Amino acid sequence: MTEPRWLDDTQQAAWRALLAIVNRGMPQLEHTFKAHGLLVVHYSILVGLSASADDTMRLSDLADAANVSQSRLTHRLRTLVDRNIVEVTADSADGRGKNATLTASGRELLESLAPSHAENVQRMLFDHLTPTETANIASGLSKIAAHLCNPGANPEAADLDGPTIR
Amino acid sequence: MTEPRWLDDTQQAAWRALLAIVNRGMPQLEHTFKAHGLLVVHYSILVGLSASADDTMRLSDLADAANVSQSRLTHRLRTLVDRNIVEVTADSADGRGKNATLTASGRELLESLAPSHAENVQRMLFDHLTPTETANIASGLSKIAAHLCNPGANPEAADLDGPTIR
DNA sequence: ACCAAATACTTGATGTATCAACTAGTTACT
DNA sequence: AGTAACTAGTTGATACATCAAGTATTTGGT
Repeated sequence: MTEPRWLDDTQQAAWRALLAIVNRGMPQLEHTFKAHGLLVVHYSILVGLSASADDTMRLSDLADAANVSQSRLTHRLRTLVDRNIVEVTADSADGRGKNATLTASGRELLESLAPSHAENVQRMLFDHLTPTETANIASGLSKIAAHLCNPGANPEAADLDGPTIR
Repeated sequence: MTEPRWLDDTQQAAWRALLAIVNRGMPQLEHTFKAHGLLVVHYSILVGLSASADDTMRLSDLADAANVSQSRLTHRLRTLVDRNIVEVTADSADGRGKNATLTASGRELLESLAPSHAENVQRMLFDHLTPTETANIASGLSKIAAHLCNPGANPEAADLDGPTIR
């Protein structure tokens, strides 16, 4: 058993701050969407679709873009389809696959929500940072995110946790 | 209606990375605790208590330290009390208040989980950063977190969202 | 051509978070 | 002293996330 790799003071500060942001900040962002009966996840889905060429994406790609599981996507997509915000159609090439498309009213909705969401993110995050600090955070967090979105990029360190002890 | 404050490219990078970390990284951390029938929230509660003078804290303070609502604390505390990890006693000074105390076996549990949790956080976050990057992130995120934990510190900008439009 | 394994997505059961409503105790005003 | 407003914590209904198991289709090996 090797010595634990404890967090030093700086790491602790970063980690604790991240926890605060996750647990306090993120829920605040829901507010913009709740007024429309939606969640941030829904918005992420719409953003994912709108970023795609013709507002259309394979469901599995969409799940990946929105950082959610396929199952979660299916569940959350229900609302969007019911309200004619998104359309889902079978993929002609691959009988298993489905494609989600942003409808016209879906795009309208997205565009109507975007300003207030952007404002919230600005107030929550960037209003407290200098441009340099923002750039530093962007580059650091991006490195971390890259590894999370790209498991296996790192040759060593397959998954978290060592051997499970019960 | 003033022009929306859109995120510039750097801000977008930071924000997207943060979303990836929240949605992909955080859930991975649950793994360490799930093996013991616990959640990260439980761990945060234990950490909060253990950081206090005599392993004891007022519930409302504990909720604040763990970045959770009182209600959520009550719910999650149930498990911890049932398993004799935490004790809750009425406060003698203020009849409304209660105090949570880490039991001996609670401390043991905490100490047994800590190394693997630290390792996970290291692998997820800091293994991909230089010490300088870590320091930058720590200072930036801390500023953000400070405002989240201290609403009202900022004279302007009371709460998120402007007037609600339905 | 066949069949096992893999992919794409869905379903439903279970646990967790959230919110509003509630009880109970305390403070502060008059 | 009496009472309104506030604080501390709990409860239970509802909605959401997660997970394992399911269906359907496709790929790939022989």
